[in-house]
Amino acid sequence: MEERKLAVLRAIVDDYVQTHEPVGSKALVDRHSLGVSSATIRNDMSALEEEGYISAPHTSAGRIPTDKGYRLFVDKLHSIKPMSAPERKAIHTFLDQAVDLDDVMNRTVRLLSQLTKQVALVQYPSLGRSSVRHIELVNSGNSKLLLILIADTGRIEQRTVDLLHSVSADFLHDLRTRLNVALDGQLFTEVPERLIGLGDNFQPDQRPAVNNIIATILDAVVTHSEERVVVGGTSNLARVGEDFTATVGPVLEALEEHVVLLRLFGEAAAPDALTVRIGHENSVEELQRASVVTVGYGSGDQALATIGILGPTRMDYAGSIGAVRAVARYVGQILQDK
Amino acid sequence: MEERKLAVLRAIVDDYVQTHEPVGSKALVDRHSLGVSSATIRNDMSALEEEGYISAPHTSAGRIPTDKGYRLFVDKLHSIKPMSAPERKAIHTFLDQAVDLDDVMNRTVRLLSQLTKQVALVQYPSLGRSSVRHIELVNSGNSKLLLILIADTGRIEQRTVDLLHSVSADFLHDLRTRLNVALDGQLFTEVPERLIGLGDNFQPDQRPAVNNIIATILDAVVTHSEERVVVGGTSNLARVGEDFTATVGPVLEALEEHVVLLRLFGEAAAPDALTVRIGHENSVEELQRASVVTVGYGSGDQALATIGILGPTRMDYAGSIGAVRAVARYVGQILQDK
DNA sequence: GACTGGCACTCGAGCGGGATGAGTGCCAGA
DNA sequence: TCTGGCACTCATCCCGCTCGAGTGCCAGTC
Repeated sequence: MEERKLAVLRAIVDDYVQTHEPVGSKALVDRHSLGVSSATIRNDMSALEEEGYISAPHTSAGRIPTDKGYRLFVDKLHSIKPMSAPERKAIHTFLDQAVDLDDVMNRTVRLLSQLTKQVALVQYPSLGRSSVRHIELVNSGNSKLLLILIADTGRIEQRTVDLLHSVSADFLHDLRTRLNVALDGQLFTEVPERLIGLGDNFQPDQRPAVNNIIATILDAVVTHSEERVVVGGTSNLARVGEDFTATVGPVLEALEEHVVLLRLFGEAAAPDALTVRIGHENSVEELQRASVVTVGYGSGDQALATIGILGPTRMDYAGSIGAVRAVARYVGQILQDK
Repeated sequence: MEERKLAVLRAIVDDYVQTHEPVGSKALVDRHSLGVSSATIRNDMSALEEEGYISAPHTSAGRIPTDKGYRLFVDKLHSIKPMSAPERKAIHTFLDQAVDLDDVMNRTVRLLSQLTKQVALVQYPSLGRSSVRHIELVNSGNSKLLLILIADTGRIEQRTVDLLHSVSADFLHDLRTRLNVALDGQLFTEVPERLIGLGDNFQPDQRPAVNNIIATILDAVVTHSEERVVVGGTSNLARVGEDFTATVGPVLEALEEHVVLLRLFGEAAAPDALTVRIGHENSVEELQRASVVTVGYGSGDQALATIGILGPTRMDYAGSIGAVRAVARYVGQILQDK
């Protein structure tokens, strides 16, 4: 495609993101140094409309980018806005004050939403990609047991196990030791395998209790609450105004369905690469007027989970991408230190 | 105040809550069996307006209740809508499926928002009113320690302690035992007292590590994240429409400031009694067009924390109060079982 | 062939005015 | 004390109008 047509598209996106109003040929030549007259721009715009990159809401209005237009813009035309040094420092300082994993996640979501002025989405480190740091059994009276699984990311899963009859402290101690020997440092995905045959070390009358506990561990590791998401900055949705306002209800609903969000994260193709999904590219129906920017974060080379932001398709992609990238990098670092 | 005037106010509130439109004298006599003509009602309405219980948005419109009107309605005129037996069963079943405290809180917030169609607010059991069930120290390598505090409500606090140099397993075992002997079963408020002099049992070269750990415990118990709140059902805010829509942004912002919410909860006078704050009765400026219904929940006789809902002043108070009460009771029960 | 200035055309936004009707306040009478 | 009747107010709706931003096209120029 010709150079100038691309420049025109870029200018349209820039202006529209800033003003939130359809942009006409005259305004374009006024605000940008395109070196040609508005009539020429009109021809280019006509062509761009023909090809589906922009569209006119009605005859006598300017043009706005289509999802396809934004896509081209994101792929080819924008330059990522890097964070300034003071900004980076502020991010790091703020996150570094967190006292535990919950705090890190909460601070991250606040940070992201404030930096981008969009809704922020933060996924807890995936158990599936973490290792077991420790497993603890606490007797909580009346034959109940509290089972606590600690991951190397600081994530904690807890379950109550009802053993039906009380057990001795020695037995608990023995079981705790064996469990930790078998599991410490292992990936969570390996846990089921490592637990095979563990019951054989115990007396037959202790087997039911052991099996009950193992079943609960497996349940915690495999079945339930494998993933967890925090959402923040929803008040930014109210700011968008106009047409988007009508859709803010459904969007809020979608955001409350964490299953939906996890699907959103799951769709991000490469685990580590930054992904931008624009409008209808989101399979979630309620979010087809929104764009989502996600990126994996992790300590070291592997992605532990995903964070991202969600906003109207007319968002500041350059700034958002920069912010999401930067925050992801620091979150990864912080988690490594904990 | 005369019987009939009260009946008129009640009818106005009922109608307005249902239709969301100013209600006129004619509509009132049509929809309610008041036994008198519209002209008589008009006189009563005029008097009610004089006294500040209702007001007219403009000359040729009907009347809407003022905050003062709602207050009178809530205090004197409504009858609490009790949950039906199947509803109660459903609540119990749903909450009973929760696997841990986080799950209980998340389910509660979902339940409350769905039952009331309002924003739901759920506070985690207050550490200040819980006891220590167990305290655990886990060595996490490179001289760092993971400190885990478990409350009898299932609430878990974790902290990382950097000991600067590594410590022996024996020392850890010893310290863990002493900590649990000193703290198990104690109220969190008593923890600082119980830790006094604990360091004296250790060798001088171990004292810095012990003091470091004790300081972290105190920090966790006293200073930080004493309280925690979950918010859900914000999509219900989008449903209210009209004037409230303009204020949904500020409300969402207020909801994200958990400090604000805790203040809201704190204002509820009696810890166990149900409290309704209507419109300007909320000290939080952004919420002066909203009403908040809160009630304490707890296992047994003492309130552990507060749950509640938030919605427009024109909410279904009878239904909301019933739902909040019922859910609070079941949450208390569930927590007792865990 | 590419670009430009000019011009006719379209159509949404904004404005003013009249009709409509819900709702009120007041008053005389039962 | 209540009621029916009546004049009055005022927001809402609808209509037609103007205005102007923006377009598409065309003939002319470099």
